[in-house]
Amino acid sequence: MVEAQGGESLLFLTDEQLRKGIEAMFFAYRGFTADPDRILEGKDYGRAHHRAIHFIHRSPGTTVSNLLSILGVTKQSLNRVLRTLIEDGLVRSEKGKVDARERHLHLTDKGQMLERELSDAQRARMRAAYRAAGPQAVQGFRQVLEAMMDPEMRRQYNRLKEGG
Amino acid sequence: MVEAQGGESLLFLTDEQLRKGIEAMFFAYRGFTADPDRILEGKDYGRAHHRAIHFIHRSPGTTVSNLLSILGVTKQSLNRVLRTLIEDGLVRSEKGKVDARERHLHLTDKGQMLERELSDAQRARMRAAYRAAGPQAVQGFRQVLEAMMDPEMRRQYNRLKEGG
DNA sequence: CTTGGAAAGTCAACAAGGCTGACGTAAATT
DNA sequence: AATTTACGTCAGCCTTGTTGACTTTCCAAG
Repeated sequence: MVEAQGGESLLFLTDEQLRKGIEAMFFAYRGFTADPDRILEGKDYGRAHHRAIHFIHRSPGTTVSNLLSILGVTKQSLNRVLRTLIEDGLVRSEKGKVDARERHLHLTDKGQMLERELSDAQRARMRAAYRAAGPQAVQGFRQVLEAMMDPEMRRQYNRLKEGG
Repeated sequence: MVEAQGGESLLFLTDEQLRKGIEAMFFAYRGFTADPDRILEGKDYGRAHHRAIHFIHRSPGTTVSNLLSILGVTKQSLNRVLRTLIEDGLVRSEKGKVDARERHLHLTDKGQMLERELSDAQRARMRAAYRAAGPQAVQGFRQVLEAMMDPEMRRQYNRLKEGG
């Protein structure tokens, strides 16, 4: 637990405090991905598939290039993942009506089911953490994370927030 | 920014709130690793080397198996990384005096220099985020992250905290 | 003193998921 | 008509994870 500190305004930026934050991020991210990883192992999918599924769910009808900019990978990398998801019938890709070069991505019912399974697990952990820490802590958590993002990523994050 | 919400105690566990937290983790982790990744690219090292260097610096004289349990990878995976660091003269490995099967790991001066460069960059980002969010937020940040860890990882994390 | 097992290291093979570069096609834009 | 954009794909490479098999070293218990 994080103890209340005397003289916080002077002490909270010590190297030791910063290092603890760095290590907290490292260990917490492991927990953050642990449940989906467990679900996906044996299903022939990995973290990359999870990310694609998450953001397609989040922004149904999104285009490939939009997804590319959110995920920050190359189109070859994304394509490999997307292809298997489409072949397996989890994702539907349809030509744009206004611009036929674009492909609009949706989860199929089967895709929705997997998304549900994954996000249920991930939300359960997040819910437990939120509950343990309390509303005040949650607000601080989000503030620090937002401040830690690259500006471009913060833009993406906020665009998703509004849409959601 | 996270706005103050009315009725927080009821609303902070909505699926939408949880999803925002999930996405915040995703985007923030990218920022978290961005600076070290940039420094390491072209140096022939990667994130795995960074992690090894970080925890050897943090716990000088730690053994290989201790490092394995912290990093959560196989010994073959760690060994590949460790070998190059030792060959390149960043890490020193010495037989244990009490138990000669163990190898105790230390950073060399050269290793310290790289560690400094990496952690300076990472701390700078963390410092900026902390500064932007304020001491109250930092406490919440750490509370939520700790609650998100697997119990085993939380144990590791707290062992490091005490030692540091 | 011998033996069992732990700690460490190594070899080989493989997979996921990043990357670059090159190329092709269809559609939109200029 | 020419160029640009969005997407897909082939080929090859790298890092970092995995399993399995095996050896060496060494402590400790029988």
